[in-house]
Amino acid sequence: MGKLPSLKNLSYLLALHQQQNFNRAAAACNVSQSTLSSGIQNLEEQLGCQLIERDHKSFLFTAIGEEIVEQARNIITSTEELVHYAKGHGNILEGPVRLGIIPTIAPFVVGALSKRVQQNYPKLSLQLAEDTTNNLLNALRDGDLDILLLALPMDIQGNQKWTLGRDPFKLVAHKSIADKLGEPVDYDMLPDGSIFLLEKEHCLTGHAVSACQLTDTVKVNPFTATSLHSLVQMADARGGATFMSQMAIDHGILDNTDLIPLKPSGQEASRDIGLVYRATTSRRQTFRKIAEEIATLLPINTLS
Amino acid sequence: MGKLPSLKNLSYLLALHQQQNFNRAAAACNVSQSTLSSGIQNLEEQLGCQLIERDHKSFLFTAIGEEIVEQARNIITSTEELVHYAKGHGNILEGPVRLGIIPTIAPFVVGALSKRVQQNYPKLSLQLAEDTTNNLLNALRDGDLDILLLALPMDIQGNQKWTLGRDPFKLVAHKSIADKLGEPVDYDMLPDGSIFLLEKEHCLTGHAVSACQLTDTVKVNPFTATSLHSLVQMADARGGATFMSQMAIDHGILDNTDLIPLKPSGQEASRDIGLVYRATTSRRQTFRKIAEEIATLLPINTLS
DNA sequence: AAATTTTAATCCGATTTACCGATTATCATA
DNA sequence: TATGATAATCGGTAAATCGGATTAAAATTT
Repeated sequence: MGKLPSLKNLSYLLALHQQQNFNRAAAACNVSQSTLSSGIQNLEEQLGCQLIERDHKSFLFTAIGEEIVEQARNIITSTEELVHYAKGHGNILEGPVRLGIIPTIAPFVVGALSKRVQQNYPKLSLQLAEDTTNNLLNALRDGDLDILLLALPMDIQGNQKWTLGRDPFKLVAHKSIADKLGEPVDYDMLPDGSIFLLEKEHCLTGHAVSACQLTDTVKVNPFTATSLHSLVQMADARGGATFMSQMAIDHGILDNTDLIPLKPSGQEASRDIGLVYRATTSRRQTFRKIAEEIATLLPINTLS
Repeated sequence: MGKLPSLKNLSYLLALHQQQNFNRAAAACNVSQSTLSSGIQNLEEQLGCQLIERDHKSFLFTAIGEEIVEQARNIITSTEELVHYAKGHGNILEGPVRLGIIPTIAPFVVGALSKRVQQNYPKLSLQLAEDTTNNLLNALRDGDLDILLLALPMDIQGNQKWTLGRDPFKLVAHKSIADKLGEPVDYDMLPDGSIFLLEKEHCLTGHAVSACQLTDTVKVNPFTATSLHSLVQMADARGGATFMSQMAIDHGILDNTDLIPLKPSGQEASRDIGLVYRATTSRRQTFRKIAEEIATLLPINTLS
């Protein structure tokens, strides 16, 4: 059995990969540049292969170097989890948990969730981050976040998930056109350009469109909103319609508007809400507890 | 972020857990006893918790100590895999792969499999071990084996699996009673005590009995065999019957006997064959290649 | 009961390693 | 040509790791 590389050197490699610069990486590790440099060389020697290509000024990670970084990340985060577990004396329900949530879910769960967690697991400190699905998945991979609350179906890469529940879609329409639409809604009765959607980055757009089998793109207004709240405002002001999640409606997003929720057509007009975590985590039990808390807050709880 | 424990100390802990003795553990690690002792103390200090209870002569792992061992094992094997990967310069199809197989599968695949692997991946060295499902799962957990070829369904604990294919069961009966049984076989026509089975430890027994919906235990002969080959010999000599996997029959296990394969009753008279691996492995791709090789050797290939 | 053996912890000196600061080499840019 | 940025190298120092000897406590043998 050959000697194993040190975790320290592996963490130097990770920092270097993140910073793409020896000085900044060294600073991030609180060591000198020379230490980090020789650490990397040391690593290459031990592993018997070149991790970075030096071209006398800058450098590039080799293909195998990238792969090694990936594996090293797992090792480091696993070890951090071990330390965290030990420091908490085996009490898995204490310490920080970093939860990322997409913007079309966050506003409707963070309040109640942090209250419940605070109450049921007072030693657990839930740290929240709001971002798009892609950014959240990157942060999960890098170990910057522990769990993600996402809308499914979604490519969650090498990660694992629990499906917590379902969030039905409603078509909400201005009262001036609502009574012509029927239930389930006949999209043909909508004026052209009367449907407002979120910008494409938000997966709710795609989920709603496919779940509700909306095919006639002429109905869609090209002006897109960046948040559910402004979406509602726009549909209300312009006398149009939009898709809205039940969760948002339950939280009063339609209050003080003239929008009316209607049953959309399409067989299963809803999105699944799932909690995603690294396959390699050792804190599955902790995250499961949080999953249970979140599930109770969803319109339809399907956590088994 | 607190300092991470060293891999060396973690490996000391693993050795101690395996050997349950400081001197032997130290020897296994090629260090002195004092080094290992202080390594463990060091670890306890860094982790801020007691890993072993000393009662002045011997010692015991604490509950949390056991948990830490579990996590440390993952970390160490992950790192070994990283080294292996690097040493092979990213060529995942070289180096040793340790495969465990249960006794009711092994004789019928090892020959062809090692030949195929030798031919298609000459740098891959396949090391085989034959044992019961439970022992194999323990060896997988301890990092002594990399992949297991098992019969499913089966509780594979925290591990992951691919289902490679299906192995149908036949009821094989002595020619003196075969023609009375019909096809699919009517178990009522079997004389009491004429069905021979493997001893309980072999999961084929349970799988066959449940798959073929054999409920009348009076038919079963209480004398049980320890291998498929002796099972066949017994059923042949005593003019009885037994369940036999298609794979075994294909490999001529009934040659030179008076046993005849018949279609058993029961809706899905077969067992699934699966390849099991640690969820935390980083050699999934390598194992997948081997999975594909094995699947081609099974009576029914269902690997997707 | 005494002596021996086994086991883990402790102490201490020697070696090795890790680290930093300073310097150098190389290239890009002003 | 001078300046700045970057990564590698070098040499000295501080820190850690390690092993042998010893100790302490208990089990085993005599």
